[in-house]
Amino acid sequence: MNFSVTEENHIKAIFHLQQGEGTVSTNDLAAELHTKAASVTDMLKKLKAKKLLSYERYKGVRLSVEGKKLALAIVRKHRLWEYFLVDTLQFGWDEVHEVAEELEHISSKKLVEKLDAFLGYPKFDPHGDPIPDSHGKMAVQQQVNLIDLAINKTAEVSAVGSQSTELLELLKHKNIGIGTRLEIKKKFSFDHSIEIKIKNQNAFTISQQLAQVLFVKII
Amino acid sequence: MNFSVTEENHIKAIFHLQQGEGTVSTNDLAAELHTKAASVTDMLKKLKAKKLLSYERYKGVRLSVEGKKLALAIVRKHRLWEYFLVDTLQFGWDEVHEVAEELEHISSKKLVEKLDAFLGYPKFDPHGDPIPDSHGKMAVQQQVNLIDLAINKTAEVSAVGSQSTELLELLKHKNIGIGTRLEIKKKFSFDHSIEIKIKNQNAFTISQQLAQVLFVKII
DNA sequence: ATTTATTTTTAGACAAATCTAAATTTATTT
DNA sequence: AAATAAATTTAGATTTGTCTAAAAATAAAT
Ligand SMILES: [Mn+2]
Ligand SMILES: [Mn+2]
Ligand SMILES: [Mn+2]
Ligand SMILES: [Mn+2]
Repeated sequence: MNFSVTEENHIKAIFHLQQGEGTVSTNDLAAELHTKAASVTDMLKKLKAKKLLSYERYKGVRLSVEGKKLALAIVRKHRLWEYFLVDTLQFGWDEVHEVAEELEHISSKKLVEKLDAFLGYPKFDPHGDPIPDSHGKMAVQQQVNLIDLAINKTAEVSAVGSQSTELLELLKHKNIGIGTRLEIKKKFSFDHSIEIKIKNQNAFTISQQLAQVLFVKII
Repeated sequence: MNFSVTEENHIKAIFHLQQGEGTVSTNDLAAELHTKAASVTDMLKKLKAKKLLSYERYKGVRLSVEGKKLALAIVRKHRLWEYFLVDTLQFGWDEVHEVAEELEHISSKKLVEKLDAFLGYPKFDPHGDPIPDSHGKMAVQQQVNLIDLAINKTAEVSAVGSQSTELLELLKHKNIGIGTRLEIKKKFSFDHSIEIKIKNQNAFTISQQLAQVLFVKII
């Protein structure tokens, strides 16, 4: 079976919003895809006819086994290409998302497998997100939200919870990236801000909103 | 300006049929693109409105300077990706065309430049065709049609005039590929077939039709 | 110079993906 | 339990790309 770019983008968006389990609303989907609810409804009917999801009107949507398989294949391609762009072509980790958004729709199965082999079967993409293997399995990162990191435990930033340019701008300014080693010096309960320390730098505080989208691996 | 995959495929097809100079017919274009003449006419009107070509009804079509620039950019991407697939990912040179047909439409300019640099600015693709540089210039291959090769002059196959699976099947069977060294032993005027000899193999004859699509570089 | 054949264009229809505005269903308040 | 608000779907249009069949222009043949 072959699917259009639009169909694939819908499947991937449902997969992300569904996040393992749960049902996804038409409005949330419309927001995620920068389209309108009416357009989403039309697409859901079509994808239901293609057996990629279960959908009853007004009841929300959920991917079928087939749908999940397709979603994982797209996510796999997206993250492998991101890895390729950063690791092989020396892109910055903050400029690959848009390009991968296109590359993820290239259909050749053989290309994905050869690319994976060439890259050495990487387990995580440049943003710290796990790359599904050819069977759709992905490693579970033993990472924790920065909010939950214990004080004075050194950890390494392993993932960010968003790829928005706004976030990336802030991270660049604060000099934080994937691989940055830091530890928490203080947690302020008033506004849930936290003071962090990066080696050879002065300690500084970051907001709750920022801490919530940073994930770290204890080392 | 941004163009659809269909628009880009039309521009590229016109470029190839136009071959440097000349005017291209609606029917030839329809054949090349596996579509119908009526559809081509519609597209020509649109591309004319976008100033990519000059077109008068019943008079054929010709790319504008802008159109040629776009065509060269697409050809550049197509051939760079083919080179990447063969050189980096170890694809066979006979299985990359279809994949490149998709990859050539990825829009990121930065990706093309980074890919080119990573590959070491290759001048020819795996089929021996020249790769336009970032300014659209391409090397002129000092190659000659096998038909025109002098008898007993050793030469190396440098390009094939088609990527049809039928041709590739025949070449595989005859054990001929890019880089194969051979010389002509005899030319038969009756059917214009020629007898060729590859080192460590017995001589054999190939048809006029085959010889016409093989290009060689004298060494 | 007509007639015939070929090429090309137009007319009209259709599927995919999208939108706006109106109608309908479900959820939340009074 | 009504009334109101929010979410969702339907109805009807629009754009893009495609097709078939008929009409028009050009080319080739008698
Ligand atoms: Mn996408
Ligand atoms: Mn990523
Ligand atoms: Mn193409
Ligand atoms: Mn090629």
